Amino acid sequence: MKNNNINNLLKSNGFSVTKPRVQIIKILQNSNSPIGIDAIINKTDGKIAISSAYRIIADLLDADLINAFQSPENKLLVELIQNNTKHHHHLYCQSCKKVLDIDIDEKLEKNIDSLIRKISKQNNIEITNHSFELFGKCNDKSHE
Amino acid sequence: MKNNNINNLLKSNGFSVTKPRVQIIKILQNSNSPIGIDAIINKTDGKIAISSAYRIIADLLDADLINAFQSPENKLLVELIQNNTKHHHHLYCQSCKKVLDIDIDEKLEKNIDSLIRKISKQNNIEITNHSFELFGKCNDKSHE
DNA sequence: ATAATATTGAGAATGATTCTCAATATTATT
DNA sequence: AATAATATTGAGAATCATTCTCAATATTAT
Ligand SMILES: [Mn+2]
Ligand SMILES: [Mn+2]
Ligand SMILES: [Zn+2]
Ligand SMILES: [Zn+2]
Repeated sequence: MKNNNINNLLKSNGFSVTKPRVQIIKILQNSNSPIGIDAIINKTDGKIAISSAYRIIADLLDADLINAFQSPENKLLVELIQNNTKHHHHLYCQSCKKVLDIDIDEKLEKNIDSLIRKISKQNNIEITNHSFELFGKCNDKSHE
Repeated sequence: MKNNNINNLLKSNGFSVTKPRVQIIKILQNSNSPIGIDAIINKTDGKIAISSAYRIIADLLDADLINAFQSPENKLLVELIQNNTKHHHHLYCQSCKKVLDIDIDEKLEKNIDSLIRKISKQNNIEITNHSFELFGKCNDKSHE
C-alpha cells in the first residue's frame, strides 16, 4: 500500500517507477531527520550506486519533492517534503552529527520576513530564500 | 605604518612575521566583503601557493582573527575581524556572487537569542553559534 | 513480444581542500 | 653579524564529495 503511494508520487511527477527511486523515497519517508547520501545507500543493502543516488536526489530536488542542504562537514543532507512539512530550520550537533528539525514561532518568522523585505528593498535585490541554522554540542559523552 | 600594525597583530597572536601572512592580512583589510581563496591569491601577484593560503587562513581562524564560512557554491569565504566588526550576517547574490554584510536590528537579534536559549533547553544541547543567511538575485543583467 | 526510450552502475573526472616533505625563511644564540 | 635551531613555505600528491560518461539494463510504448 505504501508502495502505491510512492508509485503515484513518482508518476505524478513525471518519473518512471524504478527500484532505486522507490527505495530512496521509502528511506526518506522513514527518516525522521535529514539524512546523507552514505546513510541512504547503507539502508539499501548497498544496491544503489553512489552516482545513481546523487542523480536521483538531484531529480527529486528539481521536482521539489525534497529539501537539500549541506551539513557543517560539507556533506549533502536531504529530507522528504511531506504533506505536513512546513518551512522550518535545523539544529546541528557538532559532536554526534545529529540534525534536529526546529520550528520557530510565528512571531519570529514574521519578524524575519519583514527584515528580509527591508533588506531586499535597501539593496535592491530579490531575496529568494534564507537559512537559519543552529550549531551546538549535545551531552552525548561518547564523542569526547 | 599599516605594516607595523600588521606585524604587531601577528606577533601578539604568536605568529612570526612572514611575507605571505602580511600580504593576506593586508588583502583582507582592504576587502569590504568576504573574499575567497582564489581572489586572495589573485591579489598577491600569484606569489602565494594555494596550500599556503589555506594554511594561513586556517591559522588565522584558530586565532580568531577572521570569520570563515562556505559560500552557496561551497567555496571558503573569509573576512577579517576588525575592532569595529560585530556579529552580523550575510546576503549572497546567486547571480553575481557578491556577498553583502547585513546587520539585523537589536530587537530581532534578541528574539533570536531567546529562541536559541529556549531550543537549547528543550533539546538539552549547548548551542555554540548560529547562522542566518539570505540568498537572492540582484538586478545585474550581465549575468543572464 | 519488440522497439524506442529512460535509467542505472561502474568508474573516470572534477574541484575544493588537506597533507607531505624538502627547500627556504625567520628567530634565537653566540 | 654569523650560525644554529626552529618555523614556514611552495609544489605537488592525496583525499573527499560530487558530477560526468557511457555501455549495460530496465521501463514504457507499440
Ligand atoms: Mn528538516
Ligand atoms: Mn561580513
Ligand atoms: Zn549530539
Ligand atoms: Zn548580484
